[in-house]
Amino acid sequence: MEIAFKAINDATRREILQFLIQGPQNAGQIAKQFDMTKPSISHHLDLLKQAQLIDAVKKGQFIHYSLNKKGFESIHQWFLAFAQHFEFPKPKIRL
Amino acid sequence: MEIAFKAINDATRREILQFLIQGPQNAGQIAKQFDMTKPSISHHLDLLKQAQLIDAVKKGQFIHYSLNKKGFESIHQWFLAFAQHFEFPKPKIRL
DNA sequence: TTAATAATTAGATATTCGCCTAATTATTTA
DNA sequence: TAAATAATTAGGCGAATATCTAATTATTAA
Repeated sequence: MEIAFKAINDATRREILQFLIQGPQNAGQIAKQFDMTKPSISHHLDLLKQAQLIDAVKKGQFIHYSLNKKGFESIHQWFLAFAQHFEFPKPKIRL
Repeated sequence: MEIAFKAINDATRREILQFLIQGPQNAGQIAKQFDMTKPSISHHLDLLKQAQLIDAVKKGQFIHYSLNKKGFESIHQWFLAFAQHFEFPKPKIRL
């Protein structure tokens, strides 16, 4: 969990996560989105992977990155205690 | 929002937030919980306040700190995009 | 099998972060 | 008013972070 908080404490990494909402992308496609070198992006991807916020699957010479539910769940878990404390409003009817 | 992510990326600050679930506490009471000097705790409280995760109200020579919904909401907001992507399961009936 | 492509790993550097001690400000009590 | 208490602000230092260039690994194509 520790590392998930660290992972999302960086604007570039948060933007990578946002970008991956569109669907899986390889490292090159991700790097193209940013004004930053590929090694730097590679480092960010590694950290996001450690935090289980993304998955990596090698397909030939490409590596496809996609969002991983696990990391998000671990952070969500932390929030629950506070959500309860504040009793965040919930809709009365499920949409 | 930027600063809220920074604020929760530190074990001590997260523990301070947890501690405040019990209710408002002054700086001295908070500092007593940790094996750390008061100035260090004061610094952490300042950052949490900047992130609107806590509120500070001065009462005489004491300052009472309490949780502030705003900071949590701003982080929660960020999560919604991903929650939608994963379609986190919701109960069909409101409890 | 050589060259090109995709991506990572390694190493260096400037900046940010978290902690400490010392000093300061503000409030209360003797 | 002087002393004590609560808390912050200031300044310094070592560790961690983000970025870059250069080098390496792995895969595909000529």
